[in-house]
Amino acid sequence: MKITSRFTIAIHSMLCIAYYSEEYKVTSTFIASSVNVNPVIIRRILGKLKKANLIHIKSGSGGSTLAKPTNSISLLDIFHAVTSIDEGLFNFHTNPCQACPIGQNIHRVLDDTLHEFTLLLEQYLSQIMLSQLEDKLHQSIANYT
Amino acid sequence: MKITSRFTIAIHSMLCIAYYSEEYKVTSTFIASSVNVNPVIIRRILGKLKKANLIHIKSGSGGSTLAKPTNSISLLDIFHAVTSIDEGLFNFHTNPCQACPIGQNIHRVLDDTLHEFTLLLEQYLSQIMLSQLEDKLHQSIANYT
DNA sequence: CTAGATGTAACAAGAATAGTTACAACTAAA
DNA sequence: TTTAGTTGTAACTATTCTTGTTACATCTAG
Repeated sequence: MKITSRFTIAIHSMLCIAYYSEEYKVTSTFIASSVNVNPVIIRRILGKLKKANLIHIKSGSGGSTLAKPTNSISLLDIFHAVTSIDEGLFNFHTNPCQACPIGQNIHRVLDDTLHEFTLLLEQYLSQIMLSQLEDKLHQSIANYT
Repeated sequence: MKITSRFTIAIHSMLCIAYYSEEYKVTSTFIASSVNVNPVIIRRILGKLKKANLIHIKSGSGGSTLAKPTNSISLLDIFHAVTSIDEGLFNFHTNPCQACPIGQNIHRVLDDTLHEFTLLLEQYLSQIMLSQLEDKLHQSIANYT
């Protein structure tokens, strides 16, 4: 059980755009060299971020910009943009035996708890704004260079 | 990103053992028919639960029993028994570019937040005891049969 | 017109999950 | 002591997801 690196790459990409896009044209190749992966990986992720209305991409001439200020983009927005947990976070065994009292009731026993768990995780991510990471980035740059 | 069904199957299995093991011999085949999967799947999961000291298994003659009272077994215990998040919950892109201020600092920016996320997840699961699910199970059986 | 981008398709390799059959080893009971 | 029923595990398959690659049609600013 691993959360795809698309998530951290997406955050990295958003920070790149936030940091550079006023001065430079931030292309997929540019981000790719900062993240250090193939540009196509970045394009696929940027495509998802665009679909989620988090960034604008200039087609043809190239370059991405943020669609909103960083204090109104949460990690949950980014998470949802690049991962799909539509049908729930948990793989649940299908067809438990209905003749057994446990098989019959396992969903009633677990569904609430697992759903609450999912909500908690989403709530945490929704409270962290890109602007906070931006601040940390500026601090780190100031302290470690 | 899905959490393996081993987790819900493990919970189901633990509830089976809790519910039946005083009266009956709870074998992998028995649990398998309640969960409705191949007995080998169950044996593999029971093996992990045993390694985590959550159950005892009688080899040869067969049958499993809980190693502790249900109010001292948490969902986190079960979760850790059947999934491995040893090297972190997140796949992080390796080798970000050190020449770029963002690539250079991305770990300083993200590590704390992602670690806190993991802790939150573990904390939630650690607070839910098998006994609570047992209670829910008894309630469900009383109400829906 | 063209150089440099984007958006995608197509493909491949690798890992994890989920499932199966088969079988050696163990143990309780007939 | 044999035997029936279990456990533990190996070996294999299929499927899905992730990550990565090359290739190329399409777009656009200069």
